[in-house]
Amino acid sequence: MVEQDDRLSRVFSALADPTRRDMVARLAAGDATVNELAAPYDVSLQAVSKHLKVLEEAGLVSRSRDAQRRPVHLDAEVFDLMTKWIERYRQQAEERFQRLDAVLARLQGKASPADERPERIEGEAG
Amino acid sequence: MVEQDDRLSRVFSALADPTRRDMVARLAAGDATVNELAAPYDVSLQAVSKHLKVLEEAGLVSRSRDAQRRPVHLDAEVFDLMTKWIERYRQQAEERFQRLDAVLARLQGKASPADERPERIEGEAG
DNA sequence: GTCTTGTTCAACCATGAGGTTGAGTAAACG
DNA sequence: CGTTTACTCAACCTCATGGTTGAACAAGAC
Repeated sequence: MVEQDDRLSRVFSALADPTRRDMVARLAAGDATVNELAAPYDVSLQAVSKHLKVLEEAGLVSRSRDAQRRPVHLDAEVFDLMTKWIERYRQQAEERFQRLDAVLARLQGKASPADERPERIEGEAG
Repeated sequence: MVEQDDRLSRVFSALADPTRRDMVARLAAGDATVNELAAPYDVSLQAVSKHLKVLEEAGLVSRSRDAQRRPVHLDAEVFDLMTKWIERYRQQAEERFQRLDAVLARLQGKASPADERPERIEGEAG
C-alpha cells in the first residue's frame, strides 16, 4: 500500500502470484531465458517480463547477459528471510498452544474449563 | 488475478501486507479482540476488520465468540504449507548451486571457465 | 425497552497489479 | 547495411485491494 516498503512485503507479494511461483519452481531446476520461461503460459512475453521484474525486485532472481538473451537465475538466499519470519511466529504460536494445553489439563483436574476465559495465557500483547 | 485460486496464493498474499504481518506477530503472543488489534494502527476499525477477514480466508486466523467480542486466534498450521513450498525450491536451487560449484571446480582443472556457457548444468526445465 | 460497546456490512474512492498492444533497444545473422 | 531474434519500455484498460464513512447488527448494561 505504501508502495511496498520492506523486503519481506515484496517477497511475499511476489510469491502470491501462482504464475510467479510456477516460474520459481521452474527456475529451481535450472536457469532459463525469458522465452523459455514464457513458453508454458498463455500470456504475452511482456507480461512474463513484468513478472520477472517483480521477482527480481523481490530479490528472488537475478538476470545476466548472454548475447541478446537475459538468462534468469534463482537466488535462494531470500527464502531464508521468509522462513525465519514464518518460523519465528509459528514457534511462538505453537508454544502458546502447548501452554494452553497444559492450562486446560490443569483445569480439568481443578474445575470446569468453562469458568476460564483464556484470552491471555500468561503473555502480553502490547 | 483469477480471484486468488489456491490456498498458497491466499496465504502469501495475506502476508504481503506489513499491517497484517504485524497482526500475526501480535497474535503469536496471544489471542486478541478486534479493538485490541486495531489500537496500534492509525486506521479505522473497519479497515482492521477487513484485514482480519483476509487473514481468516487465508486460514491464518480463526475467530470465536465471547459476548460482543470476536477474539482472534492465530492458526499456525498454514505456516507449514508455506515452509514446505519454500524449502522445496530452496533446496533444489541450493543443490544446483552445489553442482555448479563442482562443475566450475572441475573446469578450473581442465580449461578456462570462459569457454563454458552454463545455462543448464545437467538438468532439464521443461 | 433504550443505551452503549464491539464488530461487521455496504457503498464509495484512489491506487496498484496484471493483462494487453505497439514501439524501441541490443546483439547476432545475412 | 538491413533483418531477425530476444527482450524491455510505454501507454492503456480492468479489476482487486486498502482505505474511508455511515448504517446495521449483536449482546451486555442500565
